[in-house]
Amino acid sequence: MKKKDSASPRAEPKKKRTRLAPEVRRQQILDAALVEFNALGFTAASISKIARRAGISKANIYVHFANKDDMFETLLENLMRRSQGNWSRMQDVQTAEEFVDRLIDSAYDGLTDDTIAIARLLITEGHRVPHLLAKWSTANMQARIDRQALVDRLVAEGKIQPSPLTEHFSLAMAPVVYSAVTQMVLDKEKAAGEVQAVKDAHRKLLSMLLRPA
Amino acid sequence: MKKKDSASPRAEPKKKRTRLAPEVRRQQILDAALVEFNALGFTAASISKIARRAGISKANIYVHFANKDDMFETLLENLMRRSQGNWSRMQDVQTAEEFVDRLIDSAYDGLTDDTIAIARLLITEGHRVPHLLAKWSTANMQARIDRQALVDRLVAEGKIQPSPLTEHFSLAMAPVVYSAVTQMVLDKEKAAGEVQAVKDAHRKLLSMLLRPA
Amino acid sequence: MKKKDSASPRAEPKKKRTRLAPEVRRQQILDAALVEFNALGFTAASISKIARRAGISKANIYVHFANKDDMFETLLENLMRRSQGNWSRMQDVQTAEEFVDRLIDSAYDGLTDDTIAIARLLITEGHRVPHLLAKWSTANMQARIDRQALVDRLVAEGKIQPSPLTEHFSLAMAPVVYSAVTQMVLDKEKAAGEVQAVKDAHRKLLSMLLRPA
Amino acid sequence: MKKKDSASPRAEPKKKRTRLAPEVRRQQILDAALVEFNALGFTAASISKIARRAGISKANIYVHFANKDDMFETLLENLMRRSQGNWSRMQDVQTAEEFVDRLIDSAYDGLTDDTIAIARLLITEGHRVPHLLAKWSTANMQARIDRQALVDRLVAEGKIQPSPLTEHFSLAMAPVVYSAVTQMVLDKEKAAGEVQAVKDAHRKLLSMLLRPA
DNA sequence: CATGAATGAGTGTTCATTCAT
DNA sequence: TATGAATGAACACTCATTCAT
Repeated sequence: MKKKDSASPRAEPKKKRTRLAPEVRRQQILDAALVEFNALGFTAASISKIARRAGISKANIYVHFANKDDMFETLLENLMRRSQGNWSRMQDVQTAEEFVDRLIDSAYDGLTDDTIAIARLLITEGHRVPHLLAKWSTANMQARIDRQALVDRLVAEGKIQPSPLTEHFSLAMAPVVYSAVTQMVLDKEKAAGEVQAVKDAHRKLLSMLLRPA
Repeated sequence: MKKKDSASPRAEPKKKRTRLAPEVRRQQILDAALVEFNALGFTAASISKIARRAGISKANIYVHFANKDDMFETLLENLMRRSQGNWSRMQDVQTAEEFVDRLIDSAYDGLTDDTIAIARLLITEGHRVPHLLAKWSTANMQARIDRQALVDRLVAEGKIQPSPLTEHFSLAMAPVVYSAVTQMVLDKEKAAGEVQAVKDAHRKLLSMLLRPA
Repeated sequence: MKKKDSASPRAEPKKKRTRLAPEVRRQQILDAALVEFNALGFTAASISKIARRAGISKANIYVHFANKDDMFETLLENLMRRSQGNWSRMQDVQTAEEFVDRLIDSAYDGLTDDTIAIARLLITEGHRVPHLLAKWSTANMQARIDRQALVDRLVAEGKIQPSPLTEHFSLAMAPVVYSAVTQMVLDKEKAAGEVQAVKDAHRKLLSMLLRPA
Repeated sequence: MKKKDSASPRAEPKKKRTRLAPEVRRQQILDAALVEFNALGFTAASISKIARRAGISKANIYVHFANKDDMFETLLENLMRRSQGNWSRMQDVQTAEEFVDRLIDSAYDGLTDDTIAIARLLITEGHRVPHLLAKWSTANMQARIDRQALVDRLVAEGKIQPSPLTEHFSLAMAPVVYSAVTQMVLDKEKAAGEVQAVKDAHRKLLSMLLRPA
């Protein structure tokens, strides 16, 4: 016979109600939401727990978001905005070595918990927000195109060696996806080891393949 | 939000109750369950809908499975059993060309809907069945070890060319994972195209890298 | 994730189906039913468990009884028939002492587990079978009248002493009811002690009150 | 088997939702619960019906109680608190006559519907809340000890006559239990008559037995 | 802006009962 | 007679959401 908080009325010291600027509250809620959605998925995550984690009342959530879907969508949108890769800084690389180093570093640095969280949510709950999925898909496609263009230019300039890899360069990024999935499935410790190993081998391989003869 | 047409009394032909052998019914239920679990995840999938999809009553589900968890576990276990990769047939390859062809073909052929389904479920709901996740993890680990052993032998025999790739061969399989994720996230048509492209490039790249000098 | 028997099909060695005379099966079922009803009450008792206890299938119960209510009613009726007090044997008592001894002995001997079971079921579930309750009530009333007639006769014959007790003799039986309730509420051990004490005091009191001056 | 007239759309005035102080609602619910539990027992009583009787939604019950068990326990606890006998006022009796009158009056006045309800629930469902049963048992035991002490004192003071009854005084209270059971089993009218008769005879008997010679 | 009380719709699960064999 | 498969109706309970304050 366990009692819910609501049943035993004197559970906690009854935080005073504090009034915050909307944007602040919104972000607090979204932070809490990310944790819950990520741990349990959209359906299993509950508004109650998100509210409790954010330190506010359930009803207050509906002051800031229209409903659960809205909250989820906003969350995903924000996350996507925040973690957009930054290819502009790679435009001025001079050597294959430099290219590989920057590529590897920025790609694996991009595998933050947040990014993994988005990816996971998109795999898990993507069907729920098809327009976001589409948007993400488009963004990825564009990134791929930009990357390919850069690679093509570097090949043309003779700075990197042409190969099947340079022809369909997304192949060269597959190990990053592999690492992401590893982080989704394995526990943190095991994942970290495997990712490090893949990263090192990945760098070596690219160095070898891209260095001009 | 569709409504069932309970208002029009002759909506469905009121199927007479049909009695089937337990194994048959069980499989019907599991088939329906796969669809639902895969589309919505464990929590959001509902027994009601699974039952309706299987064409039986909700209660009948509980004649064949102890509960939702039992059903899910059984499903995953069956799927895992069914889609175990078959590496034994690769032991007798004679040339790099042959090795690459068999590898690529068997790997990409392995990306059936069922396999994608398992992978997706394990990413999404793995935490729910840690022992199955562990089992899967172990199986994958073993497959990797077997693969690596085979590669090492072929390198030793001079049949394939050593490189960073042959040292950490799971890197060579990353594009398969990439393809799997693509199939999870993109709609079938787009996915098929991308996967085909990756597969071709993948084959070319491996051929180039593994062919002995 | 516990499994029900039905889910793990090879739980028990699969007793052969044996065909028994209807009356035998009926009694087996009723015996099982008494245990279950008594332990859990009508609603909480389940046909499944009764069937399992009787060593037959659920469906077979419906061969012998129309439904749960029928079973319950039959059970209660049988029990009531079996445990009807026997006042005829007291008609020929000659002394107050003898009367008291026979009365006390037969009354407390009547507090068998079965009788307690009936009483409990009638208190608990009497509303479910008002006609049985009425019947029981009537039977008790008659017993009371018989008893009172006997007492009046013995008083008239000068064999026992008149008093407020002999005027409304059911008062003299109240301690038996008290003992019955004790057995319903306390655990067996404690109950036994208390009942014994009450019984002894009861006997002493009646001896004192009924012995002619 | 009555049907709700869901067909005629204006069956009930569709009460607007009313918001009450928690203690008030809790009590409303407990009142409704008492009726249902008492009429049907714990298991057969349904949350739906309790809610309907209390005029609120099923879900609202769970705002005020953790679950059915919690509700039942709270109910029983409250009832027990409310109906604790009051023996202190009997300490200063001066004569046997006064003692008997106060005893009989307070004992039979104590047989309120509430008390009968508790007693019934404890007999029926006591096993479900062993700690409450124990508490009740202890309280009763203590009351018995207090009573016996009082009686012993009055005997020592020569105010009441010693007898087998004064030695084990709970025997003297047996008719009260008998009356309680009568009220549990018979319908209100019949019960009232029988209880009154028992009460009168009980008073007469005690007067006779306890009056000093 | 903030909340606690309230609720409709839904969940997984159980059960007495029926049907086909 | 006997049973295992099947089901409709109910149950306790949860949840996203709304309303009154």
